[in-house]
Amino acid sequence: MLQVNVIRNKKEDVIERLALKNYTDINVIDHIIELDDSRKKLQFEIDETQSKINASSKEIGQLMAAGKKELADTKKGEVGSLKSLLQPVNEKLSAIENELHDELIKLPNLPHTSVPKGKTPEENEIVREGGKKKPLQKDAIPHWDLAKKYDLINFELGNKVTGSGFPFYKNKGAKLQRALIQYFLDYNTSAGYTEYQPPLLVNEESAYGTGQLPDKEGQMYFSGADNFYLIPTAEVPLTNIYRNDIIKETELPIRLTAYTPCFRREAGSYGKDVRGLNRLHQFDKVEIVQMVHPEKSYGVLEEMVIHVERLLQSLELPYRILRLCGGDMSFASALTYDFEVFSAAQEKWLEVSSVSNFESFQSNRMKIRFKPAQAPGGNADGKTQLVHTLNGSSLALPRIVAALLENNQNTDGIHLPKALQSYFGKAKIY
RNA sequence: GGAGACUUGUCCGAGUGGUUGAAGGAGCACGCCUGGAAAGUGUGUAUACGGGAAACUGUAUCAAGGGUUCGAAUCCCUUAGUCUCCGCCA
Repeated sequence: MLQVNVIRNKKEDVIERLALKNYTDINVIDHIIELDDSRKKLQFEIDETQSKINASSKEIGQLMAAGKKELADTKKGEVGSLKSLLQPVNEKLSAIENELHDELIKLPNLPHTSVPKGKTPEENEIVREGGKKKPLQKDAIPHWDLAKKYDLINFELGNKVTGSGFPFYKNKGAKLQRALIQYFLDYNTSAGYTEYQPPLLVNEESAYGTGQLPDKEGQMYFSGADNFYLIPTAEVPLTNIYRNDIIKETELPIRLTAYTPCFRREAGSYGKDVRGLNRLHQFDKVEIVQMVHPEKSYGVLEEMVIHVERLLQSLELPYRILRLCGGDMSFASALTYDFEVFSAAQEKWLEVSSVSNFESFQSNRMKIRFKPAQAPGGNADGKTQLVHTLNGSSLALPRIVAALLENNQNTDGIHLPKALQSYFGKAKIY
């Protein structure tokens, strides 16, 4: 959620940048400012009246103590009429506050100045590519066939027990999952991220905090008896840890990591894109989240990109990094880098990570703030301000598995990258 | 799941209708003291939204929401959470 003051003070800039995200409803901007104006006016009016009421109430107390009951009763009458005056103004104020909030929540985050123009994924900017595409054997097969050949994943069983998009991993397939999770978490914690194991169901407030609600409830599984949502990503519980908190500046940056299954309804996707592991309703992911000082967030974003890039390099997979164009970015993001790996048998690039800086868009919703450290030799100077939040996947498992299987297939089995061998316990799957 | 007790500031803790944003203590920050430190001592130490050039100032907030009252941290209702006992259970 954007801050009203930003909209007020940099109106032209805001309009220009919203256009990059294909948001062109300028009237909303003006409407927001108008609403904020009347909000202030009404607030002032109410404060004034309330102040009078409070003063009179004190007087009444003193009059009663002095035994001047008649005077007190007169005062009571005065206060009563002030109060009846106040009531409709109060109602008006809360109506306006609600409307203001509803308008603000519709605005997407402002894209960073480095975000390329564009509307479709084709207009994303390729930042760099890495890793080597190795030539495959002649009879190379896609991962869903490899999964069957080596008895790693059973998709049909998932259909039977739950539905499509809920596979069973089995034997070495299950172990590979476990190895990847363990490896990713170790990699993150040794880089200074604190490991969590969060709840997989969250309440409404949390889903709202990270921006899944109010718009995207259709994408989440919902447990109606308790009003809980199954998390679509660990970002939701992790970021919400600090909802409504004021953090000491000395505690920043806060770095969190967690492995969780992720649940996505993904209504409306079909065809060959969803074949095998390409798109699932339940999948495993290791996530990283940071909360940082606003001035440092873009430096941290680059660090996170390098962090994920090195992880991909250690898996010896061909990858590329994209800077998303305005039209392809998520609602809440100010700058996003996507990571894709090349899955050789499908000859497709698959997204395996998305690293974003949300600036204060989420923290404003969630009221995650920090208190500046006291300046030496003086009192606290700076005001409490919003932190910047960032997150990224490191990494989403299914497509990594797809690429590992396809790219590393050989006549004698699937060769695993060195980094993974000690976790998996063997050098190959056969 | 049943019964009861409880929920106050960074923490501990007082407060059961009238200058209580909230005693007291601890912590923390800054200063004094000291050769330096400890001890001692002084001052300061919540958040949000307003007004004001500023100094400063208004309003709201004692789990959350609502109600009673001229006035609520204090009384009532609802919800959430914590603890104790019982039941159940991986």
